[in-house]
Amino acid sequence: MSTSRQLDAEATAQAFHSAAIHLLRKLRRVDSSSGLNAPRLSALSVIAFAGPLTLGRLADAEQVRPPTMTRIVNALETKGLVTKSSSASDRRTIHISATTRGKRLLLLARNRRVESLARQIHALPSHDKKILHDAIAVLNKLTRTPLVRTS
Amino acid sequence: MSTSRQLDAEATAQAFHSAAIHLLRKLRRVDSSSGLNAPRLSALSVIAFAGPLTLGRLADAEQVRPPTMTRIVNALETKGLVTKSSSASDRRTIHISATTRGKRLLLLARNRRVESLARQIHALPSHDKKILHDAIAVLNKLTRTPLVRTS
DNA sequence: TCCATTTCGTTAGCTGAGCTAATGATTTAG
DNA sequence: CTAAATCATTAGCTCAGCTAACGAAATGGA
Repeated sequence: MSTSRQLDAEATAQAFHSAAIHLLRKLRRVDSSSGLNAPRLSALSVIAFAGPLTLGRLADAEQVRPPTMTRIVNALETKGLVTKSSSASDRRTIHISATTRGKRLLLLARNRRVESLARQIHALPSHDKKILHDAIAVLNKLTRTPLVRTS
Repeated sequence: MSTSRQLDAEATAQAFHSAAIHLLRKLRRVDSSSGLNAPRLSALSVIAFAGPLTLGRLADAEQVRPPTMTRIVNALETKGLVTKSSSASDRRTIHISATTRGKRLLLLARNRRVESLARQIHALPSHDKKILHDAIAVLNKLTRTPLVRTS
């Protein structure tokens, strides 16, 4: 609790926490044209990329509870971006796939959503760009690791 | 739209978008003990750090509309973490300050909330830690710049 | 001076994300 | 063949965002 390294880790964690909040708040309102907000876009991305998968696995991938994912998927289905089909082997589960329209919209909307952010990143000095690029790998490592160690 | 640099910027932007979503979902309800979630914690942090300030300025700092901030501040006030006092010079505005209890809780709760993340960061190789550390400055630059350039 | 305009915060009312608990349907185990 | 486990959904809650509308206060012209 008192080594400078640990303090630095806490400062870094808090700074990322804060940066994540503000980044998402900023991107929240930008989409509008597609009607896809962050959670739906993120889910659609997983569906399109990871192929047909069950709701449970999708919820796990998105680190969300099943009821939450049910709603997101329903909204996507209503918009004709994904389809649900019950599995033949296990009829409790459903397979969720992206429609061609979903895949097409994904590319457009996702780019549009982060377009302005991308423009800003592009305008950065290449040194800064490299820093961000390198940080992504580390961030992914962090966000894909369970946070709560039960001991 | 077709230079590799621009594509790289878009990929970086999308990766950060995704990372931000998952990071926040992960931290979302970790605190529980304090009853402070991300937006409230973030607001309280600004109030405690930036001293007494008006609701409008706070909303600007948090990149949120006034009604949203009204609710957050009211919640914090109910918990006795901040106080509102009408300004003498301009009675339309209110000055929001953190109580000593608010400041005390801020340190505890904020640390607790990001504690597990900090632990993970601390466990990273120092090379990775440096990358994250450097990325923060760049991220702050991005999140404090208006996204939509109207032209 | 007085009325119109602007500014600040709040209220009302909406959408949507997140959760837990409970339920129905199916599969698996004993 | 029944009991337990698993999967998705529904119900019901809290809370974060927003816009629109409003009252109160400050400001600026005529």
